[in-house]
Amino acid sequence: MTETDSPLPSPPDVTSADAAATSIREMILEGHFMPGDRLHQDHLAETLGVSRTPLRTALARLAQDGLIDYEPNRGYRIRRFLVSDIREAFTVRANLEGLACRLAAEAGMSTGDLDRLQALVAEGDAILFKGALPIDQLPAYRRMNVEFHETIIAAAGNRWIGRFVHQSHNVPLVSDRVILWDDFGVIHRSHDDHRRIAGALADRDGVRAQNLMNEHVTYAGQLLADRLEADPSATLRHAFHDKKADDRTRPSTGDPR
Amino acid sequence: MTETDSPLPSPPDVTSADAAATSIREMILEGHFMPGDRLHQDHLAETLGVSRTPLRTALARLAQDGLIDYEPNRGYRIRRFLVSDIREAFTVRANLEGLACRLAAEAGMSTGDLDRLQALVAEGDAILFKGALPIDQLPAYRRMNVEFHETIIAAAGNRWIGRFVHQSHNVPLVSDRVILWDDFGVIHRSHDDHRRIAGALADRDGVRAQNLMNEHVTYAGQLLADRLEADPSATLRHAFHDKKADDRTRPSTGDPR
DNA sequence: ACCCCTAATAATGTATCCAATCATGTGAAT
DNA sequence: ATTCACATGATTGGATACATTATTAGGGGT
Repeated sequence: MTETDSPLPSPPDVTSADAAATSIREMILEGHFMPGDRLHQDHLAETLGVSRTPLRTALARLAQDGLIDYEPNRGYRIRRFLVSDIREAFTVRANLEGLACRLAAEAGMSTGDLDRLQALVAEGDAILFKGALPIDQLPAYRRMNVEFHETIIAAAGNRWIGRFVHQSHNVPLVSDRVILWDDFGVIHRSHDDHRRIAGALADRDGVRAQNLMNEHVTYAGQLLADRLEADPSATLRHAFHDKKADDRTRPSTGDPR
Repeated sequence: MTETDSPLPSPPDVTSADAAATSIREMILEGHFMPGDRLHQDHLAETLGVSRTPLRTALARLAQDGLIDYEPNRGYRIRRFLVSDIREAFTVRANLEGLACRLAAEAGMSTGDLDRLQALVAEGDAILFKGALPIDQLPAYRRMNVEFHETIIAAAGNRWIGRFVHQSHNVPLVSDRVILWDDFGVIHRSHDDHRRIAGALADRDGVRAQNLMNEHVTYAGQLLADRLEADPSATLRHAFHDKKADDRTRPSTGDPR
């Protein structure tokens, strides 16, 4: 079986349209725009220092990603996300990642991948050892979390799952890079899910791994959505969200993985 | 609850880039290109009667859809689909459509939608009444099938499911418009699935509807993939696939080039 | 004969220009 | 006063021209 060296690779921005796309994407996730805002092509092109042609392809890509809306002859607008969008995205993500677990378990993961999962669990253990998640350890924890999920998805051997999960990440806050860090109980339980999932995968117990992952993602989504509805600003304060990971490049659009 | 008048609407080709995209998409699904073929921009633009600018946006869209591959400075190529791609797409489709059933059942479908499903089942009954699927009834049967699935997906109230299922349809032959019509036993059973699914949805039995739909789609995919592996040409002959209307002539096996 | 380097060629990426469409604002008629 | 019509300005869509990158053909050297 083939080893998954880098779970979800993303190519560098070789063309200027790519660069524009990533720039705009980061701008949006950074909250630089308000929902409903129009994206002036002339203005944006001048800001990014490119012509309108590559800009337009970049906008088209973002629209396909679902990050912005497009209407012919009316241009592009920042999409307005509702809490229901977040719930729905998490529902699908939970199902797909659960499916990934079952497929990976049934296929039998390589010892390399299994070791990797165990190492990631150990990483989490080390971080959470003191019964808390120190704020300065958040990046490390987040990276561990991302890699855990991506490893399983890659091991599932079904390109569509990775593709769709990736797309669902384009909804703000719906990402395994987002971590609500103010409730240690939740985090501890979440990490325990990881441990059990890794164990189920090692045992090739597909159904158990699937159920665990489904609940794992579903609960995270429910928690986030409930909090958003209760108090959006407080939730955003406690959600650790970096638009540009320290080491990881941003998954670009249009790449066959 | 709101009525779903047109389950999954697809906007008309208002811009010429849209027209180019649909044209090329149909060309590809029609088998007009061979896997790995390069898509010359100048040539295609002239063929379609448009400039390279809208053509390029169309190609970018198709690449995002996964129908063609793209490499910077090297252009677009027809993607090479393997039987495994078809299997994988069906796996995900089965899971997502099963999820759609569960969600629709739990939310409770409107009486309008339920009536519609019943009407569609009755349509199928009428077509299959004589214990066979007459070749001239294929278009009607196919339309019924498409509408059945789309109605449920729309009723699930989760835009991501529809979106992803739609994308998975971009794999050649992975579409509810494709029907293997030479085995009446399979068709009869498939239609019986529809009946039971409609019943489960009416009973708000989410799990049952989910399981039925999952198996319904999974089996279709397995049958198709197994046949393709056994004898591709024979399978294609028995797979009824129309890209748009019922006015197709022949998909010219010996394509010009 | 083979390989590598170089130059010509072709195809893609980008910029600019023109056309078509939509939004806005003014004015007259009811 | 309100509404409809029309004209004007702004913005997007499409076509063309230019720049840059890959591919390929050819020649010289080993």
